[in-house]
Amino acid sequence: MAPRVNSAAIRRLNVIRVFHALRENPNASQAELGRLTGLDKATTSAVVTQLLDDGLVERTEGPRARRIGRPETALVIAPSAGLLVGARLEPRTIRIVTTTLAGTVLEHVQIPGSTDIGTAADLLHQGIDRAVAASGEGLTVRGVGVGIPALMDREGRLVLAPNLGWRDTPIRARLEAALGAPVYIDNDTKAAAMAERLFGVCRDVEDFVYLTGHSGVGGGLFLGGRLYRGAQGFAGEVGHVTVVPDGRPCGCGKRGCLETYVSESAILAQAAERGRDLPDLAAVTAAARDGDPVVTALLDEVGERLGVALSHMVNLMNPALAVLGGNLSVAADVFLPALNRALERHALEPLRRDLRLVVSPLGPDAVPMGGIALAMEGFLSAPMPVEELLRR
Amino acid sequence: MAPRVNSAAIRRLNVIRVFHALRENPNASQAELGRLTGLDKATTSAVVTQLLDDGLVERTEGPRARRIGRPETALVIAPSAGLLVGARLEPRTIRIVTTTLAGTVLEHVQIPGSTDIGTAADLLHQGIDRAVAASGEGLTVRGVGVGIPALMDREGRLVLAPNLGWRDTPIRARLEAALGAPVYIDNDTKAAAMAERLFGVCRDVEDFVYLTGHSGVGGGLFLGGRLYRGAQGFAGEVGHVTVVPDGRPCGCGKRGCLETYVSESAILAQAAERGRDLPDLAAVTAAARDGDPVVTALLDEVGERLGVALSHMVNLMNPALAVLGGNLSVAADVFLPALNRALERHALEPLRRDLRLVVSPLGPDAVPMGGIALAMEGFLSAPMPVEELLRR
DNA sequence: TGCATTTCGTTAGACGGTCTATCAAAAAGA
DNA sequence: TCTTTTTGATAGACCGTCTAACGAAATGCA
Repeated sequence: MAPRVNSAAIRRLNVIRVFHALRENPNASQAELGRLTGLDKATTSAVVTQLLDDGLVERTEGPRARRIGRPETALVIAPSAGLLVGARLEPRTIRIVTTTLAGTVLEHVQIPGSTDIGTAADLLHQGIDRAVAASGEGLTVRGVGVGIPALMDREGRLVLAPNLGWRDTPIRARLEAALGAPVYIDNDTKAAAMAERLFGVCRDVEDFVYLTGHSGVGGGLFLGGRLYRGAQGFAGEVGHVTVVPDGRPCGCGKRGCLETYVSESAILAQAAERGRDLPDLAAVTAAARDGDPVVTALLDEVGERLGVALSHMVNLMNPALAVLGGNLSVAADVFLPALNRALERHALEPLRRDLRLVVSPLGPDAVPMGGIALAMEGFLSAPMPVEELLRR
Repeated sequence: MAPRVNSAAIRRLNVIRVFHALRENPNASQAELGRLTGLDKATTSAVVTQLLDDGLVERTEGPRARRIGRPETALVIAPSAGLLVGARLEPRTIRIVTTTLAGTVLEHVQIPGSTDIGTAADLLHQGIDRAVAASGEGLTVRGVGVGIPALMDREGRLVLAPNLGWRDTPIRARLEAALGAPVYIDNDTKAAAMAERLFGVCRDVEDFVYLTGHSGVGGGLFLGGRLYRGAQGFAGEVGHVTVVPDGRPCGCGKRGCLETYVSESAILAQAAERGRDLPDLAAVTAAARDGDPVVTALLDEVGERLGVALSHMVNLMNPALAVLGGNLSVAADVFLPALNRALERHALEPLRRDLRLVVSPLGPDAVPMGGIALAMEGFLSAPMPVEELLRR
C-alpha cells in the first residue's frame, strides 16, 4: 500500500531540503536557506526552529557580510548532533570513516579484513567501535553505511560475490543487531556513486554513471536524481557486460566480461602473459608513461574495452556525465584517448556530444564516503522513505 | 528552483491517485477507492466530491454487490469529460486513436503519412481533427500525445531520425499552436513503454525494459516506477548498441548496430542476400515455420543479436521484465530459443533468473496508446509535474 | 547624534490539506 | 419491526504553508 501523504510528509520533505541546503552551504542564514530551497521565509523559520529544537542545527558566530540591514545569524549543522559511520568492507582491508551529520570527516581507520565473511563482519564491528570512540565523547551514532563488492539485495542481504566466494549472508541484520544503530548496506560502487553525488563531482548532476575498478569492475547509476538499484537491487553490473564474445573466462561463469580485461588483477595478468611482471597498476601506468610499447598497447586495449561498455551505457541511458573512479582513475589519463576513440565508434553522436567524462576526486575514500551518504539518506528519511511518497 | 510543496500539492497527488485507481477499477465505490489508494475515507470523499464538481467523474447505476449494509454508489470517469488523442507519426502511415479520459478507445483513424516532416505534421493535424469530430459532439480535447520514431528532446523538439532524414524540428510547439490543445511528444518506443505500463502487461511492474522493432529498433526504459528519459531525453537507444564489431553499416554512421540486424528492413535485406526474396516479416516467419533452413538460421541470428543487446540491458539495469513489442512480437516465438541462449551466455545468472520475458499484447496500437498515456499523464499533472515534487 | 532605509527573523491569521469521530442513510437478516 | 452492517457525509482537531505585518539590528546620511 502506498504511504499516506499528509502534512507531516510535507514537513519531513522540507526539513530534508533545508538540511541539505545547509550541508552544502555552511554558515548560511535562514533567509539564504529560504532562497536556496524556494521555501517561504516563514516556512523556513518554522523548519529551522524545529531543527534547532531537535539539536540538529546550531547558531554560530560565522563571518558576517558587511551589508546594510539587520545582520544574519549564521547556522551550521551541529557537530554535537551525532555521528555517521561509513565503511568499505573488502577481504584485504576494511576502511572506516566517521563524520558529523554534515559529512565533515572526523576519523579514518584502516584495518585488515578477512576472506571469511563472518570474520570480516566481526572485524568491521570492532573497527567501527574503535573509530566511534576516537571521534569524541558522548556522540551517538545516527547511522552506519557500508559498501561491499558484492551483489546486495534491497534488504541488505549479501547475495553473491563471485570473486570472493561470498554468498547469501544477511549482513545488514547481523550488523544492526551488533551495533545497535541503523545500518544501510549496498554494493560498493552504488555507494561510491552516492558519494559522488553528495560530496564529489556530481553535486548538480541528475543523470550520471559511475565506473570503478577494484577487485572487479562496478557501475553505479544515478538516474533522474536518484540512485537506481533495479528490480532486485543488482543494477549497474557493468563488470559483467560482455565486451569480447567467447573471450577470457570470468569468475561469474561467463566469458569475455569487461572485468576480465580491465580490473586491476586482469590487467596485471594480461601484462604477465605478455612478459611484463609488474606488481600493481601504478607500475603498469608508470611503464606506459615510460614508453613501454607492450604495456602501452595493453592499456590502449583497456581503454577500448571500457569504451565499448561505456558506449552501451551512453546509448541506453543517455547520462550527462560519466565518472571514472577507483583504480580506473589511476591509469585514466593513459587510456583515455583509446576510450574516446571507442566512444566515437560505438556511441550515438547526439548522445556522445554532450557527455562529460571526469575522473573522481574522492580517491580511496569514495566507498566509505558512499557509506556516509547512505547513512545520511537513511537518517534523514527515517522513518518513511520520502522519495517514494509522491510516486503515483 | 524546486517547486513548493504545500497542501495544494498533496491534494493534486491524491486526486491523481484516486483517478488512476478509478481508471483501473471502473464502477468502484468511494469506499473501495479509499481502500485501493490507502486514503482515509473522509479524504476520499473530499477528493471524489472535487472530481464530481469538476465533471471528471460521474455516479452510475453500476452493478451492485448484493451485500449487507448500505449499497455503494458506483463511480466512473465521465465519458463526457473530454477526449484524449494519441498518435503514431511515421512517414508511411499516421495512426490516430481517440479515447475518453479513462482510456476507453472511441475512434481509430489511419491515413498515409509523408516523408517530409512538415507535410507529415500537417497531415497529422488534419487527421486529428477528423478523429475528434468522429468521436462525438462537444467533447473538448484535453491532451494530444504523439510518438515519433526519432530522437526527441525533453521539450518536444525532433532532434534526429537517421533513417528518415528528419532533423531539428520544433514539432511540439508547431502542433500545439495548430491544435489549440496541450501536446506531448516523445520517441515512439518510450510512448509504447508508457502504454505498456498503463494499459498493457506491465501494470504492476516498476522496472521493465521495452524493445520494439519498426523501421528501426527502439527501447523504452521504465525504471523505478517512471519512464526514464535520460539527460537529453535520448535514453533507450538500444537500436544503436553495437552487437557486431565492424559489422553492417548503419544509417547513424556507425557499424554493427543492433538495428542493422533485427529491424524489419534489415531482416528482409539479409534474407535477400541469402537468396530469399520475401515481402515482409510475416512471410519470413512463415518460411521459418515451414522449415526453411536458411531463414531459420537467419532468425536464430536475429534472436542471438537481440539477446546480446538485452543481456547488456539486464546486466546494467536489472529489470523485472522485458517486453517485446512492434514487429519483434511477430517473429518472437521463432527466435525466442536463440534469444534465451544468448541471455544464458551473456547475462549474470542472479539477474537473469528472475527476469520475465513477455510479448506485448497491444499490437499496432502500442504507440498511439502510448500517446494516450502521455496525454493522460500531462493532463493529470498539469500545471505542475507532480512526480518531481518530492525529489529532494 | 538622530533618523530613514534595508534586511533579517518572528508571529498572527488565513487558508487548505488529512485524520478522527460521529452520524444519517440504506440495505440484509432475523 | 428491529438489529446489524456498510456507505458516505460532516464537524472539529490538528498540522502544514503562505501572506502580511512587525520588531530587531545593522548601515547611510544629514
